[in-house]
Amino acid sequence: MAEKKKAVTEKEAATTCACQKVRMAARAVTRAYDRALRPSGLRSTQFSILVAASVAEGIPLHRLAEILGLERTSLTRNLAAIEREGLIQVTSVDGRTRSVLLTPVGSARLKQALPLWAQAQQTLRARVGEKDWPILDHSLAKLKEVA
Amino acid sequence: MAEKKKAVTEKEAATTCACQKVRMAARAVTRAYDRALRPSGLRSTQFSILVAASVAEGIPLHRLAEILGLERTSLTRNLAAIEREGLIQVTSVDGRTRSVLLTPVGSARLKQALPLWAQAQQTLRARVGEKDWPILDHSLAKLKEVA
DNA sequence: CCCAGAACAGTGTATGTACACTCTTTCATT
DNA sequence: AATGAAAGAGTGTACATACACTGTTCTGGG
Repeated sequence: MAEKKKAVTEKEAATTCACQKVRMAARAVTRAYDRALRPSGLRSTQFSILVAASVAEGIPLHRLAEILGLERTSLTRNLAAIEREGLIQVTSVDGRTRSVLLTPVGSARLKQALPLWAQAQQTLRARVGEKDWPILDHSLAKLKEVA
Repeated sequence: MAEKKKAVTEKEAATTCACQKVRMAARAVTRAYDRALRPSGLRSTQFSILVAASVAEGIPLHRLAEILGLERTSLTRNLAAIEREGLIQVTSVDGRTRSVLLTPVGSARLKQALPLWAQAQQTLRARVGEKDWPILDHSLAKLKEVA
């Protein structure tokens, strides 16, 4: 006996959509971190890229994109802006493989940004609460893993 | 006695940054929902806007932006594309206040998209697991609230 | 009635994101 | 060595996001 499937309603989508929720959260958090990082002249994404490039210097671009959870082609575009500013240099490893190097200017900028980041992170963490923080961390990791 | 504050390291930022994590999760989820919605011709954001406009029809644009957790000016831009496609109509409530109305075409498109959304949502939910799903929901709500 | 300020919305500019497609280089196989 | 597949990366196009700034309309106090 085929059961009648309940039709999905607009209201349900409006109140439960996980995509909407995670995007909304990401926008809010990004606005906060961007504001905090502003004195450094870096946006959240640029900060993330510099940090990753600093920790994993010399790895191929497609690996860096993978680490950052970014489409490879999105990374290419993001790199253009910070390369224009002289913070990084994209160099050829071999004829087809390229990788990111931090310039001294980029390193200095990152050093300047780190305390600003720490402040934003600490503020958010305090507001989320020590109890919920690791739960949040786990939730986001899970989401990324299964999506 | 002033304690020496430990300097923040690149490594710490790389592994713990909540902004990076929530953005990464949002990108992954968005890619999945966009893929699922593709047959409808709607992107995740457009779907969210249509859903919200359908549920809260007639409210001022700045209120709609607030509901969606979007900057008002971002909403303006997002509306342009779906208005161009004839899915909505932005109408004047009074000289300065405007609001969104779904066109019949927009309503039909939304009806077509709803089952696709439900499928994506259900798939994600199954992968996250019934136990973690409400926790995730709470985490994202909290994040948005405090950021 | 007038007008100053608040409320509401749009633009200019810049960055972020991704898919489809293309280009070049490497590498394994013959 | 020739070559075709696979690997690595860039471009074209379109949409998403937000801040700073601008323009317009309403509204209350005089």
